[in-house]
Amino acid sequence: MRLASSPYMMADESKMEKITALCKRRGFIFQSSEIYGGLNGCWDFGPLGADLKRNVKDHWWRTMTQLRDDIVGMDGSILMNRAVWKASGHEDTFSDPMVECPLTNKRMRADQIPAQSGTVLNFTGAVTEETSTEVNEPFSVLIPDGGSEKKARKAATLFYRNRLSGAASTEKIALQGESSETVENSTSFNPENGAKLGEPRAFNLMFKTYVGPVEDEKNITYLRPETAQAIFVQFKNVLEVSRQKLPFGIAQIGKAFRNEINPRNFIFRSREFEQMEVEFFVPPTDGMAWLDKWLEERLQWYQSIGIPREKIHVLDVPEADRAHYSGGTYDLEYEFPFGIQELEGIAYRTDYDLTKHQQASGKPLEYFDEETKERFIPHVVEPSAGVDRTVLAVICEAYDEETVTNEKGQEEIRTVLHFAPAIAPLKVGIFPLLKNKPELVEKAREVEALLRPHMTVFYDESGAIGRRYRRQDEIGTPFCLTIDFETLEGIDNGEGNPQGDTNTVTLRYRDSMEQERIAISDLLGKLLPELT
RNA sequence: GCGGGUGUAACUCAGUGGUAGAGUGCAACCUUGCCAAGGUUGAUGUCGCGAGUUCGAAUCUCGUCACCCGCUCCA
Repeated sequence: MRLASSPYMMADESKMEKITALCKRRGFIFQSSEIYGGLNGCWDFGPLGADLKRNVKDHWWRTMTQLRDDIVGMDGSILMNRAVWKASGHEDTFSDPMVECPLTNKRMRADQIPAQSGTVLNFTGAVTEETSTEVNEPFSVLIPDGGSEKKARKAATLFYRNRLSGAASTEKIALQGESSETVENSTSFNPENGAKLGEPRAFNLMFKTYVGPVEDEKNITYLRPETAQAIFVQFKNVLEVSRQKLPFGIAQIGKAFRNEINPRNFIFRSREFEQMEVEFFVPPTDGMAWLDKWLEERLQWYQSIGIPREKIHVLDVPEADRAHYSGGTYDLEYEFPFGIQELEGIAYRTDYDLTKHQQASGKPLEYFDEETKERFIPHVVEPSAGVDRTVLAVICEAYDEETVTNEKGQEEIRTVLHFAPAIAPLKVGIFPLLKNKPELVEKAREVEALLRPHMTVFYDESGAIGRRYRRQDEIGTPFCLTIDFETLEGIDNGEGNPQGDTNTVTLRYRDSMEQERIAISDLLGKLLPELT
């Protein structure tokens, strides 16, 4: 996987800071429980953020379910029978004993350390030669059979040097309290540098909870770490009632929870997050073909919410990096300011999940093909997107600082969010040119009442008109309407004799800042098509 | 989790032991005939939180929480 530190994609920290500040200032995203100091890895969506997120989800849902006849929706519960997580493998793979290397601080799965044999050098501490600064901490390092003793001593020296500060850290170091022993087939040593690893500690990535008020071992279950399993365990029910035939899919949007070791990058990696997933069931031989079809489908969808295809990096995940059950995986990655990071994984999960649940539950999860008279467990292609990540990508992509020249000829910065109209939280700002003219205010309220049932609108009469435009720019409202004297009187011919049509307003475009006259009666016909 | 950094108004930040500040924003009023205009007035602070040192702590010490960066992991 490509990382944020890739040389061709340096992180733009200041841009991310500006976006984070704007999100808070304008009410898109707040820290969870902020007045109590927050909660690591949890975020709240404010008024505009909630609408933006809802629009993203609605757009996905409409694309997946309404606009095609081969996908049906469902909405599974967050809590499920613990047996689901045993069968899916999550209870095993999401709660690994991990060990840490004292030399590199790297953490690795305890069960994946290869067994090694050789001679172990134990030290009790070290002392610097000039200032006699002491470090008293045991450290052990393995010299594997056929390995280099010099390398092992170097590792020990490095270990102690890391624990010195100031002038002492540059001095020569003498290792102390040396003893040695031989070990066979030990998994306690880092295969890379021989350092003796720390004690294994349980890292449970699933949130454990108790169903019912009694905290009894047999009542344990977990907040779901992914939404997909709800679909797999309901596969048979949904197939039955929807009267679908293969290939067909089940779509779901919902929360999932992972006790991430280290939440990072604003809402990108959080402990509570939302997924939008389709499990698309296909005949066994069609899996790889559908994987490619879904890649194309999903790229088009991102395009439709304003994330251009060229900003999405498609990573064909090499076999070594894929989940063990995966027959192929594409990662869709976006160029976030903090690096190229995954938005969505499209995985060919083969028949792994349904097979596992069939075995564990003892209930048949097969599909009978009436045409070929074959009975088999369907294979699955899963486009699985992170809602919060998509929202963040949409914000990052939309964020722009333009240099514009004001009426005094000075350059200034215009901050704009270029949201696609379909997902913009507010669609139209409606302003009377002046608020101290009751007839303008009244007319503006009429226009507001006309549009409000059809779209999200925002009425604003405070401050100068330019300020109101800029306020809407900053929250990504694609259109503004201004009710002025021409609306009431028609066009002024310059001699105090207005003529021409009344009941027209100024329609101002966010991206170009251009304006045009439009009849109030034409507004709905003009705006509504722009919003889908 | 480890290492480094940061935490003062809604935002950006100043304030090195002695009465909490600025700019922006926000609200009200006036002004204003289309791109962050001007004027007047006003509101908003657990100085992240908790201990400690001190006559006195935003400031010093310790702990803790959160955020940012690196390692690591994933949707």
